[in-house]
Amino acid sequence: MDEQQDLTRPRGSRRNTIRDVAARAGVSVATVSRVLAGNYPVSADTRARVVRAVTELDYVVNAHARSLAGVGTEAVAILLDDITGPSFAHIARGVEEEASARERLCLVCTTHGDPERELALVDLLRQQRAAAVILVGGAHDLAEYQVRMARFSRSLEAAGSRLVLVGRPRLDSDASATVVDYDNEGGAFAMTSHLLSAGHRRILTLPGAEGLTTALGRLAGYRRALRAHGVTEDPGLVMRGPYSRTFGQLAVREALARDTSFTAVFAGTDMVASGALEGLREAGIDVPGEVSLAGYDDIPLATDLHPKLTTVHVPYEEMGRTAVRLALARRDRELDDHVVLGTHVVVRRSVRSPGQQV
Amino acid sequence: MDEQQDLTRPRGSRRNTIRDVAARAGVSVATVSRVLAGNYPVSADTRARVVRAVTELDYVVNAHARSLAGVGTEAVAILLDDITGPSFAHIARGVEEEASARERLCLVCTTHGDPERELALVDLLRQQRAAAVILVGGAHDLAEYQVRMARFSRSLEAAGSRLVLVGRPRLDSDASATVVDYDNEGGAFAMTSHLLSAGHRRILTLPGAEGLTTALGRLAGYRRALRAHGVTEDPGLVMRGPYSRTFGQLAVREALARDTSFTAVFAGTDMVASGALEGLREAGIDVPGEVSLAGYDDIPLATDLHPKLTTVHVPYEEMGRTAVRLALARRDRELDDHVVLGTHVVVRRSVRSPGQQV
DNA sequence: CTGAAAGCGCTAACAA
DNA sequence: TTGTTAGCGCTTTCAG
Repeated sequence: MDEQQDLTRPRGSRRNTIRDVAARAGVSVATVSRVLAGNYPVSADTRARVVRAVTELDYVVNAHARSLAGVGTEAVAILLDDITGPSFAHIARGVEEEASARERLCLVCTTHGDPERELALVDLLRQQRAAAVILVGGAHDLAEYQVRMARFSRSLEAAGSRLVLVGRPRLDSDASATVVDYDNEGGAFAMTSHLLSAGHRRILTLPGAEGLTTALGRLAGYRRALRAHGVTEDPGLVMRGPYSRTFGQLAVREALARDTSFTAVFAGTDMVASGALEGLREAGIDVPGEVSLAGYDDIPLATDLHPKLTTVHVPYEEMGRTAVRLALARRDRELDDHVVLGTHVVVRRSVRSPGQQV
Repeated sequence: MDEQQDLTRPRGSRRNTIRDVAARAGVSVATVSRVLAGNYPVSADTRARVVRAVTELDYVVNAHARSLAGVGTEAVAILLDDITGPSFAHIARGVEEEASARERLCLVCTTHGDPERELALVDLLRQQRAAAVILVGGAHDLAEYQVRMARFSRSLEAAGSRLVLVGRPRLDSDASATVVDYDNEGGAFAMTSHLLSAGHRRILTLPGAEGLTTALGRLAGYRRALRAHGVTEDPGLVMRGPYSRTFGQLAVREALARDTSFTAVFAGTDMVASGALEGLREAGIDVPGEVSLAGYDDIPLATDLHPKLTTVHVPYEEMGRTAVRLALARRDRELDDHVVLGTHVVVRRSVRSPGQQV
């Protein structure tokens, strides 16, 4: 018993190594390595002795040593603004699941939108030799983004890591990166069409902040749908602002104050929609009785709201999964390096025809 | 220019090592190591040459080699059921932030409540020599939990990692673990008291699933408050079930069907409260006009609901931060190994006195 | 101030 | 079937 204790932690808190196991089992380190790897013939007796020694010493291989020796399975890393954001969280979940399905650990890092931090993290991950570095979320300054990503791509490549862009624009330079995107504009087009088909003509839209690529796409989809249905756009009906609940509420409040006679609002995200709902409610406007409301993202919140929110489903989790799959597959054969996943309207209770509206 | 290209990735896609840098700068690897570490006198000229070589080769140290050599800063790992859960996400955020404030990477792993997976992950993290392994979430079978955690504690210790329990019971064996908890029972007591003070006497409570430690605490707080206010408990008013929106809805529906004349419902989590709200709404019951509603957790959803939810605030993010801080601090001096953070009632709009209720 | 060399723990030839 | 040994990339004495 006491002996057992001592074995677990030999003199001076030294960690047990493969050498300790070898000594205890009376074999060479190579043999231990072999039974551990299980990819080489070892006599049953020897194997048994080694296994026992391993158990007795509570031995675990040192992953770092393993990596150095060239047989490590490197981790997959994901960089996002904030784990707490529901859509980010779902991407992270997809990444984590696919990673662990492939026996890989998953490093999660947050940048809080700080470019300095992003740079520092990419460097750290380079040091780790991460198998893939997954960058998530819309980009702001396209030009700067392009050169920045190209640089990342190259330096990661040089360190043996693969750069993956999720929900971000592809690289136009020769720098290579795996990109997983969703049909952002298509989703906005579909939702706007849905609204138009229901009979709405004056649709207040809150596509997101100026310059954000995500917002660009959502606005483009809105406009394209309007054109397709032959309704002319009223610039007063598009209000730009951050993807926040607060903005949604404020925007609606302001629009209402201006007495813009919209019959529906298409929020850039479900979060924004939640704020818009609040704004409508505080003005005593019934949804969908008097005004219809649509969101984008299809996060769990959408079904927690009342009425349940009609929104655009974005396959966030699947995107995360795909990101890992592509990044890892690429090691062997050359694969598709740019996939765009589909989006679709999820009809719930927040949209009604103006005719049915009170 | 072309030369630059070749340098970045020498023949055969070999990664640049410190040796390459040394060769290019015309110095020894020891010198390169020194300028990189910056903790040793090096002539300005030499330093400059090395720095240039590093830049030209786009060199990054290999973290694994560093760890092997004994100077690595190991990552911090967190194990949770699902990143997507709001409270988990907030703990993770706290962990990530504190970890990165200390220059450490953060491994996030999900177990989906599967003990097998948990075991496998702890083993993996042991291999990584993670500085800390943070386990999150309530426990089910106390007895089994204790032996399991004791085992984890010992094997992690032997590998140089520290076990941290967040929101989980402390270890009663001699096995040591850092535990960060919150005043679960106190929060339930405070909320129930809040309800009682408002005049409610028949409070339907949905504390959580049978056997879950978290639920145990919440129920205990409820009962203690009842006793403190001299109201006798009606067993029919406590309904056990999972922390899910669905359960909240179903429970309320069932309670209503039984015509239990409660004037308030105290949900075990905000998610459950959201379901309860839906259940109340579908029965045409106004909240808080006719029935008051309270939650637990104070996740963002609480303010998205209408009416905004009165709930118990749990300092999840702070718990994550504290977990990392304690686990890492422990390396030097011996520190508090068990801290309990406070909880408090956040008053919003979902609770009203029965008198004011219609 | 700088270099040579001995590990850190493990794997994979190469021998036996 | 098993053992010996040369690295993997880096840090760090120990000498110069």
